[in-house]
Amino acid sequence: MSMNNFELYKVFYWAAKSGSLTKAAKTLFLTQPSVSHAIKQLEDSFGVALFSRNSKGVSLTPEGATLYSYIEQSHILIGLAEEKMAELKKLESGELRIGGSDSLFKHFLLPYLEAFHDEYPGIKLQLIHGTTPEIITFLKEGRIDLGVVRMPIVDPQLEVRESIQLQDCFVAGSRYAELKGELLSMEQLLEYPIILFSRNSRARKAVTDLFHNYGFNLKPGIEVGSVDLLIELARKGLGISFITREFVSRELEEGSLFEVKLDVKMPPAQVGIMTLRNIPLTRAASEFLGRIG
Amino acid sequence: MSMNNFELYKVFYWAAKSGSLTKAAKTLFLTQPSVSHAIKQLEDSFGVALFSRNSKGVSLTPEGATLYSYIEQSHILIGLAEEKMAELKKLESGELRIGGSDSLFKHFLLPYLEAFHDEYPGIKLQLIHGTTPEIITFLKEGRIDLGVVRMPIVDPQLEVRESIQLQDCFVAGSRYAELKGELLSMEQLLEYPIILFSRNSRARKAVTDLFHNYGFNLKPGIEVGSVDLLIELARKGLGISFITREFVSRELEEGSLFEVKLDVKMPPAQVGIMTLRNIPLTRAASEFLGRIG
DNA sequence: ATTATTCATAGACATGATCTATAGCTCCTG
DNA sequence: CAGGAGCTATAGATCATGTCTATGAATAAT
Repeated sequence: MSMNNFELYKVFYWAAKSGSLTKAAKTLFLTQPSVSHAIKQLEDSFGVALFSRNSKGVSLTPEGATLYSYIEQSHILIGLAEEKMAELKKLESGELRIGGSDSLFKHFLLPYLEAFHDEYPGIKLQLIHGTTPEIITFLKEGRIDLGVVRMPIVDPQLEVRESIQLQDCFVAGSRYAELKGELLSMEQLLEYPIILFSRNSRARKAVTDLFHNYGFNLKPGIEVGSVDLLIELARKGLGISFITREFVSRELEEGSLFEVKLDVKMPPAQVGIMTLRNIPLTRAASEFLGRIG
Repeated sequence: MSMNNFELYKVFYWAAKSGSLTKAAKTLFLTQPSVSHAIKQLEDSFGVALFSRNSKGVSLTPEGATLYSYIEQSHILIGLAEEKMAELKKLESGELRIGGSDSLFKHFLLPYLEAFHDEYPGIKLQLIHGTTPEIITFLKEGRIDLGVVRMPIVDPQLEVRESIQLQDCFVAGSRYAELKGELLSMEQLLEYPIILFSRNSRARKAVTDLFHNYGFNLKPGIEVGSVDLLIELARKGLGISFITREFVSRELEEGSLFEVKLDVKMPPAQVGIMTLRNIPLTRAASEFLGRIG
């Protein structure tokens, strides 16, 4: 397994392709003797003549032609590889795989995704939704480039950047219009039917813990599995929904929902963007990260 | 069209394949820092990370994996090319294309061809028959590696090696038994029916010219197109055949033909082996040439 | 003949690949 | 927890190898 210097094959390729050592030299920004020498090295290493030299240039011997048939392919592949890498660098191709929750995609990431896709239409976007632990697993398995979840994240393998803050709150529809403008205590709130996100949500755990710290037990009248339902049920007056305020900004503005204020301050939730520590980011991923950072 | 140093791709290949710069270094008989540096060069040139470094070695980033898919192919092709060249050098493959006349193949070249094929069964033999001018054309067009014809050949583009001598003579069968042992003059010979090779043969021209120089006109009673027929007709007693003695050595020995001696010495004919001047020979061709030289 | 090509060769030179030495990091082990 | 055994990165010195210049030799065209 000796293996010649691959650089020699580049010289051979151009010499064979152009039928002239002089031309090959020009293409490669070398001098003619360099090319001559390189070819000689190859010929010596194989113990076979590759070219016949004549006064107008060179032409391949049968053995040289055999070699060329392989090297040409090989050379083309390298050319394609270099093109591809340039594309990847210029974000003309590649993919960006992001893990997160559907609601974060919809209410937080969507405008960034649109802008990114407009600017780099060659990058394939892949959105993978799952719970926070699932997202972490996907990251570690290399199935996604970025994970977008609620803080806090504590995992030594992960590098987490804090992004925007989200503020959770309680909202209700016209059915509970009497609460508009009021400042409720936890106790007062608990007299109303509460709608919470289903059990394994981190936001739900956070609010349940908060109530628990104040000595109250927050148990929902209704549990739902999607943010859309959380909104819908509150509007229909089935209860008071606990939800991220930013996800209902439209409804709050148009007045179909209003915030039910508590006298206890709800701690804000950070959105964290996770990447694997010490694993280099894809060009696409690092560009995207720069935009949402 | 920048094109990295191809040697870097060799390093990249082994690093990616083994997942370890240290192992790649061992494979390539380099030190680990060299490999590290080479990879860095590639990464810098692309502006893209190719590996993520961890404590157990390295692993490809998505971009690195993309590059690898091209480079692996390319590397395999070069490996195949080098194997192929080694085969060609060791004469384990390749081909040998010889041009000549059927009778020279059969009576002169055959034993060499047999021996050559026994020793190098991987070499494909191609025998192409034609007249001397055709053979020369084939040579110049690169369709054959060697031409085997009768001398003299005068062509500045050709390099001719003289091989064995052939002696032309007249032979007859038992029908003309009375001539056995006799020494005939041209005049006497011409009283018998003469069998000659067909018009465009060089041997025929030579003997016709010889007779002409002595003031005689040699015109055949029968013309044939093959040496076999020349022999056969002489044996059957249809005339006296002009033929190369070496081609009928078996018949002369077994007595089915005998030589009709002339008092004029027939000039010997050289066999010439032609190659193109200044065009390197195939390994197979030069080996074969060495054996018949 | 003369000129303009081509490639080959020899020897000087300098670039750049490679080396040594060292540091930093992670993981494993006693 | 300390120490060792992996791994890769970095810096700087070194020297080999690729590249150059200068020249020659051959061929073809003018």
